[in-house]
Amino acid sequence: MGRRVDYARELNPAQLEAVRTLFGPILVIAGAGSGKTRTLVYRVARLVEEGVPPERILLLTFTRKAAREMLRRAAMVLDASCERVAGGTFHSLAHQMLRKYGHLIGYGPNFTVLDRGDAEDAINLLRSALGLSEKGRRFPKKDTLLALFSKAVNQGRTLEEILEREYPHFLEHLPEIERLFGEYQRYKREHQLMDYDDLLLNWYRVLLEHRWVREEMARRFEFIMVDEYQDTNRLQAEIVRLMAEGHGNVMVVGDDSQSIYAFRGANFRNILEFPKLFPGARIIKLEENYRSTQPILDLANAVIARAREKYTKCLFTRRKGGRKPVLYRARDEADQSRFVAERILELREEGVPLSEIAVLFRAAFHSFDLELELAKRDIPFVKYGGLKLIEAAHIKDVVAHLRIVLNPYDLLSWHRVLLLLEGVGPRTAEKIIAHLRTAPDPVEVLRQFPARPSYEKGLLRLAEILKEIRELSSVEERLARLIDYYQPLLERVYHDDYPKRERDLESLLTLSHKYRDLSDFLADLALEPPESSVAGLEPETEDEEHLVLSTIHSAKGLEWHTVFVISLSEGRFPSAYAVRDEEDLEEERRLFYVAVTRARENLFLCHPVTGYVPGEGRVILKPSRFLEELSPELYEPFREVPEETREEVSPREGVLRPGDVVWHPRFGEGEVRDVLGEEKVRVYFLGHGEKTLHLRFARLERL
DNA sequence: GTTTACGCATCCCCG
DNA sequence: ATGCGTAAAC
Repeated sequence: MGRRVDYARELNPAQLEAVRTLFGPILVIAGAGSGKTRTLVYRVARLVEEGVPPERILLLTFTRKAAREMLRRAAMVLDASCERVAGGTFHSLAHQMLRKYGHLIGYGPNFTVLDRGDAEDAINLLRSALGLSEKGRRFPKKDTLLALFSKAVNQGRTLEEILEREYPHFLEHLPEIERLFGEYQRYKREHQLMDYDDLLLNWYRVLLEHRWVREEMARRFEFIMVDEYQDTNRLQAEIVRLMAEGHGNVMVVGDDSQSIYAFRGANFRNILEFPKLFPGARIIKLEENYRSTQPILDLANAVIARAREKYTKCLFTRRKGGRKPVLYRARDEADQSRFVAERILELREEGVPLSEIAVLFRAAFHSFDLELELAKRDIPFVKYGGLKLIEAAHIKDVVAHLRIVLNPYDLLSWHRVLLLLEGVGPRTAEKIIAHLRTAPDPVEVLRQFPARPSYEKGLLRLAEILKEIRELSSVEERLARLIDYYQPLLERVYHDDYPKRERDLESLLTLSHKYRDLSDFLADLALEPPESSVAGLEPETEDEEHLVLSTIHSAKGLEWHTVFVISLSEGRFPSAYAVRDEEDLEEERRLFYVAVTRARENLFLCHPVTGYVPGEGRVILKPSRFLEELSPELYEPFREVPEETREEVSPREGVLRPGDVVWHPRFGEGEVRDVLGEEKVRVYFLGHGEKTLHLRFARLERL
């Protein structure tokens, strides 16, 4: 068995209490950087050390990557058996369970998971079928409809309630919207499709309606832990309650101040209501911060102090010193990009690895300008958030074929696949599908369909490839064969830019390599979409140093030595969509809080004072209200050194000697203390202390 | 009657 | 860069 772990030495008293309390419901309120992950990791280790079989522990996290990471750490603390702990997201667990128990509610094991785009396509199809898309009507669009349906499911409200509260202007269409909702539900059921919400809802139903399943669950998972509980919703809370009915051993961990997923139905009041749902719950607060310097925490505390509703807590640290956050007022976006790039190069001179720096922003497109600047300067980066690989049209095309192989009644995928054929439009596709839906072998129907000469060949080729793929077994082989077939279609449909898209197909093929089961591959693509590969200078190998660009949402739970938050202008952050509704605005504030608490040592806040707004052209942007609210002592403005005073000291020409006085763009005046070989010097700067600088990167001027 | 090409507006965050 | 509506082409 594992080695003894000295919990008392590794953890502070509050963390220790959370780790040592094994039975009953527990709510851990964990401030940013308070060692939340550490606490979960040690608790897993503790449970296993106490003799609980690892497979009887369930760890629900926000992403599957987070679960894997935690279990890896637990394995390092105790022993490898910790990796056998069941871990994943609510959705991945639901998927897994529904493949096993779905027959109880009329689903086979090979149902198809619809991602957002698929769900929207389905709604659009039904909307036209019901004649609700004639022009001139102000009927909601597919994305609004899906959001509406999703909120109803996740919040357990009626469509009418949702409309009244959030979309009163669509109330007149209530009967049609309800009808469409019913049609959508029926359509999915009939064709073995589930969207993200169905995964949760159906799993909940199975649990609710079948006591024996609940009992089996309670036996299978004796201890349940839920991370990021502030971002769960009512339905997820109910699922946890039912799964834990037999024993009540549930620990949830979260921070109400970091709840940023309300748009997805999450409700931070969930965490406030946990004690009601689980009577007798023990509440433990983690308030000591181990991540950031005090000046950063001061700013973070000031941001969240203005939040209206929260568990009161105040972050503190025992760390001494640290620089105040820096505020940079940029002329425009280009100036902001230049500023960020220059600071990054300086940090690299100081020896901060690129991988310890992140640039965060509200929306994925806020970094477009910066991405160009970084590419120009050869600074490698990866971008998280924004478009996913699976959302690209050409990837969806290929995936649709694979889905058909697995679930021949996935009419949505048939629709997409048929439209790719030359000479086939929506009308013909519908006709073919009408023949398919009742047939015992849909692929055979393709051959017999009375096709017009213009697309007959295409249809036959499709039938052939589907049959061929059905008979292959390796996922990679199937995909490779499919890509061969798809190539000419790709060139025809996306003739403008197909070479770019070919590379995405390559990435998909690489991804498929590790899968032995097609249905696992497809489920993972939907449940854990890989990031887009088209983003700029993606490093070839994982260990190559690179900077992180990320939306704040995707940066949840992560930390860096230096963090830049950019585009802090009204209308961007807070988003223009959020400023009218007070609840939305509160969420924006929490989002800003999440952003600033990612930083350990340095925090840079940037806002461009002019910007381009589509339709309006170049406009003056006001600084974000979140910046205006901050008292000026909490940060210091960045002072730029005038261009003309710069004169580079290159390693060849300028032989520096100890005692020389130099000028550095960020640290100002300094005195050379030591010359370390040809390229490095040690310089003492007033107010910043001693720095080792690489002359190859540093722009030093001798005074 | 259908399909396709083209020009138009629009774009937040996500399992 | 996708998603829509309209007009030209099959």
